[in-house]
Amino acid sequence: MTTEPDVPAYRPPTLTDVAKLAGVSVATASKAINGRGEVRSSTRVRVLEAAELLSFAPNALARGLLSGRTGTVGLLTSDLEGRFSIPILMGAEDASGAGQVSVFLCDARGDAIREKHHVQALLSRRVDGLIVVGSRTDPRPPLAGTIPVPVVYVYAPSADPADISITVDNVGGGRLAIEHLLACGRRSIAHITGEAGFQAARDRAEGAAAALAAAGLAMVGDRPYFGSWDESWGRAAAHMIVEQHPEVDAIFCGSDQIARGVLETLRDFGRDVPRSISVIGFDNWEAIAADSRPRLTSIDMNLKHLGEVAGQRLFAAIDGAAPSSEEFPGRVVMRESTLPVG
Amino acid sequence: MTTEPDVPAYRPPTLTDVAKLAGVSVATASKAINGRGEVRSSTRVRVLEAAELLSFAPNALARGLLSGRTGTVGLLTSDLEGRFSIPILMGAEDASGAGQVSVFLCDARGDAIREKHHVQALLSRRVDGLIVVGSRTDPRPPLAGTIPVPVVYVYAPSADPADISITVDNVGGGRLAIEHLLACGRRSIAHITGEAGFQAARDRAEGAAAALAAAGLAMVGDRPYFGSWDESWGRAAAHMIVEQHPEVDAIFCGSDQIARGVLETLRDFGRDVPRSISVIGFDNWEAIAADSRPRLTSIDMNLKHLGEVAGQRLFAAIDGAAPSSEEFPGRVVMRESTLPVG
DNA sequence: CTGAAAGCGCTTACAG
DNA sequence: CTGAAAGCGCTTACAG
Repeated sequence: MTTEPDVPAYRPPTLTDVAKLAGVSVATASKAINGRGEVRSSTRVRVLEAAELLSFAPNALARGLLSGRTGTVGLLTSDLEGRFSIPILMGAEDASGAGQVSVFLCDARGDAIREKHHVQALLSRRVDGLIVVGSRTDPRPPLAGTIPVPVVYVYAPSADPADISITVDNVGGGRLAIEHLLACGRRSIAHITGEAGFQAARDRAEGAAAALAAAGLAMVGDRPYFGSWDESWGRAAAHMIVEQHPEVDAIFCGSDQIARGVLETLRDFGRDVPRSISVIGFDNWEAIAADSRPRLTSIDMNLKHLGEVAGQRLFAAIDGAAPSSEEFPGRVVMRESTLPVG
Repeated sequence: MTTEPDVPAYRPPTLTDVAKLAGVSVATASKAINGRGEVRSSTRVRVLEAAELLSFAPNALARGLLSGRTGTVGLLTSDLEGRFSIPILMGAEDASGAGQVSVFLCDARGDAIREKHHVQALLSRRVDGLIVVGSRTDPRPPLAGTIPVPVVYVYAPSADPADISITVDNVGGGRLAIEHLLACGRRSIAHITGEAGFQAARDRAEGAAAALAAAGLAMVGDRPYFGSWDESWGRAAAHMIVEQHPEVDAIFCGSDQIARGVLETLRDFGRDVPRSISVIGFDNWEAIAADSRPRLTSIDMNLKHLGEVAGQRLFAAIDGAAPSSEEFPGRVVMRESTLPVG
């Protein structure tokens, strides 16, 4: 640890500095810089030049103190590792547009105490609003305490229906997947998915069952195969299904990782994908789906769009719009693991 | 669009409100709340109760304006999608400790213009410092313009050696991988990796070559197999190597995705991993490495730790510490794809 | 068109 | 131990 000489601390230039250099009052300098009020154009130019020369950047804290608006929002996520938050977060950032708004990122790590701390800190910083990103689709308790600014919940809805929640239609997603397989001419369809404790798993299974029923078909094995979201379960369940129900000609998987496991087992069994059997995943996770053999068709939940909408809703709410929730459908991204039967 | 009645805007309670309720001056209220100066304890209690009652949260903008310190830092990343930024970002957040510091997140999307905009905005908000996270290890140009606050570059070092850069030792990582394979008794080792245009690919290959040379061994094929970072390249290159150099008994892969492709091809060829041939990946990307068949041994670059160190360095620099860079070694995470020869 | 003054919410010497 | 006053950097009526 070296002892530093006492360097005079750097002081960013202030409006006063600019005004002095331009030979006007701070009031006039302020008006010139903000393009407000009647300022003679020659004066304006002089002020602008002075500002440029000093690399003047108006102090946003001072502005915020005056206006009551800071142009900042807080983004509360419960799992940064989880890949769901990231696209949502990008979308929300995009929605904030051309640098008008800055985003505070806070990761609560799924801990309610930490979440409360973060909210407290953000409120102290006078954010104009809050976006809360969940990591699973189960409804979550609304933010504790009275929050004096608008809040938008994304992916995981708030348990309070009066709150603004922007979510994914998982029932619709399950339906979409089955309809695609049906459109490919498949009739004996199984469903392997994650833990039944997840709303997402239950919703997708419900949509799948409904679509199958609408076509007058039963699910292979007569029920979804609930397990876990990973490859091992995909492998194990596929093994079981292929042995017990060799007539199976399509498998809808609740995640792309499950689908990777399924693909591997089908390969072991010598079942040709997509000719003998079609496989469709869920999430459209590039790293998992885009380079498998064959490349994986999957349901994409448009998470980035979800984030954008959440951002837009938040800004609207800040400007006084009435709260309203919305649920978005996914879409099929076709690759080579599904194919219309010739 | 409904026209809202003009509700009186919510006004957060101020120190003045607290002081009034407690029957003291704002000065005294301030001291009581900050535990500063001599305040009679009965007075302090009265003020604290009033603050509690009003849910008073001190306005951080006003404080920042006074002190010149905002307790905020800007986090500039160039690829949020890229999974490298995320652990680093978590580490940096952790380093900011118990809610003293809030982090502005900005994604420049690899665009220099956007980066400049973000820096400008952050400077306007008077951040105390900046962390710049790159997505590849190639040195990057330092932030444009004069930045009046400390800056720490993470993962991608600044091209200016006078800047603070916290990076990963990829040469060492390559060495580590080879040394592990040697320790497992392997002698015919090949290296399949990503694009030669990446510094990371070149560094890892250099470390691998050096470790092999130190053991008096040559690389199988006499050179690294540069290609791309994905599974397809892993499959193709492994195919080539196994056919041309059947004596190969280990493959060091420049990424876990390459390793997954390699694993698949070895399976096709009926080569037993790890008994007949060992495979080691790079990145230790859970989703890719943790559930393959067999599960993949990999080099972990401790990215989260990198982020923590970056945060600590930044706070130190803000407090006047001299700038200094640091490079961190990775570590082997053993799973089942490598095994000591019996 | 220009500028002096008040004030946003807070903290910090300085009197009392 | 307590409080009046000044001031952080800015904007906004209000005079001139």
